Amino acid sequence: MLKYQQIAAEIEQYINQHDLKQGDKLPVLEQLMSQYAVSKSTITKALELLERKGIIFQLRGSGIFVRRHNRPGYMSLFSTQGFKSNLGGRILTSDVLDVSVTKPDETIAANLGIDVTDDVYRVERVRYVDGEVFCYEKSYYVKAIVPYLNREIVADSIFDYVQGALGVTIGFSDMYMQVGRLDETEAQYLGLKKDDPTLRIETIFHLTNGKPFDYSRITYHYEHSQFVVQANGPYM
Amino acid sequence: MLKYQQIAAEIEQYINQHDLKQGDKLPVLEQLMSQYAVSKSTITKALELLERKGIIFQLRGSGIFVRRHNRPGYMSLFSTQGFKSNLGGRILTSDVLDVSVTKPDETIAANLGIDVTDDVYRVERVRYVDGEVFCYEKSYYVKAIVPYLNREIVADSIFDYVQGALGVTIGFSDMYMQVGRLDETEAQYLGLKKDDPTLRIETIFHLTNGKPFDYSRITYHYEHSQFVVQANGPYM
DNA sequence: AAGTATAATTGTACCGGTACAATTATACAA
DNA sequence: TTGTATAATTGTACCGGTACAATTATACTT
Repeated sequence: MLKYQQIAAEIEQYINQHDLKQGDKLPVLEQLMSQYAVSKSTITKALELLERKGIIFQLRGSGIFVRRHNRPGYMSLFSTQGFKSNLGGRILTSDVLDVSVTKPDETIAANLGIDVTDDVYRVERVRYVDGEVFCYEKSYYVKAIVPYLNREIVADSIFDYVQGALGVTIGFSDMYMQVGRLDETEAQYLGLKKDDPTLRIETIFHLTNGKPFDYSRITYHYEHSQFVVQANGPYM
Repeated sequence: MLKYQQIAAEIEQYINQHDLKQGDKLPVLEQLMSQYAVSKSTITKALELLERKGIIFQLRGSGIFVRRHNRPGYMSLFSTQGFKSNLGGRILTSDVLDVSVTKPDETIAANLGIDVTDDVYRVERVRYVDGEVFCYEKSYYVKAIVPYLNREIVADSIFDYVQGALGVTIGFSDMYMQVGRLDETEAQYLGLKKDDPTLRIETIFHLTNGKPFDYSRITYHYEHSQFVVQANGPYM
């Protein structure tokens, strides 16, 4: 692990352990420098990371302060990691409906930047948070990148597996969101009624080299899902 | 304007003018350095900014590449700026329903970190994109920070005014999203029916010093609004 | 008390450098 | 052709430094 990531993780941990609140002041840059025995630029990078994660904000001439939103139960939309990392203590489980190798239709192929003759893994799941239906998901993985999946892997975290066992690293993702009404199938899986409201999110996950490897469509249970986005900026 | 912001803006402009596509390669770091006659770290900062904005991605050993999502009509959720900056060519208009000074209720006061006896500006609008109803908005501004508003300002961009005339700079924002059903009032303003689906977003905008100055509740027309979020990471 | 100039504090912009890891290109062998 | 070692390319981590702008504290006035 890189120095600046390590330091960021430690500072984050410090904030959590001491239960610091919005506005609480952290040690000044110079102290952090000597405390972690690294140069200014390394500390700066660590802090910048925390700033992007919405954990601190910095004010020149004044100091480094804790930033914290105060609504538990809201899930962060930035978990490129999937949800697992994202729910403090709550338990995530899955019903695996399907894991199979197929050919993508044109839309899926286009989103994954592959050909309709290429193989993809199709994964279908219903996911639960603390036993409550959370979402219904259909995902497609490029088989050339993710050569093997099974029900055990899929029941747990696919992302952990992909990054761990396969040594593949996720780079960035594009998420497209819109609100609509449930169809029959979705309603059934979510335990709701047809035409009930829902949030649909399509996400294309890319590797660090820019190649898409996962296209997923998630339909959320509107009563059991709420999200938080902590934005910085204006950037310029 | 800072050097690295200026350079980032120019590179972004270059990408747009030459209509570069996903995966197109930009000049290498060293060339950018000499091209803009700045040090490596300045270019790096500019590129990092563009990376966060989802405009490029960098691959070590390989180069700097254009990143582009290919769905026009999706609005980015990161416009801390408000929407204005965010719609390429489309026209944003507003019906101003109310601009007045009042006292906040407890929820609003809590979200703004003020007392219920403090004054706030209350702004109520229906907003249109290219003539189509887009959202219904109720916003509350801390009067101590935004001492004056009128219908003209509110009909245009409040954020432009606040940052321009008032010289106040926006630091960061927390957005809370959830899906639900429209009530009578909302339905009327949006030209929909009661109980139709909707996305509701509450946002708390903070100044750079961490003080909240705007709390807004926006109810979106589910057929006329769709959003894109371009995420980077995993950060660590 | 209340304002006002002055100084100390503190993060940010920017420079220039070394070392290195990941990628890609090249040369060579099987 | 196909694979494999080797070299060149290229971005990232990290160091250490100077200058400066925004904030906050201090001392001084009125």
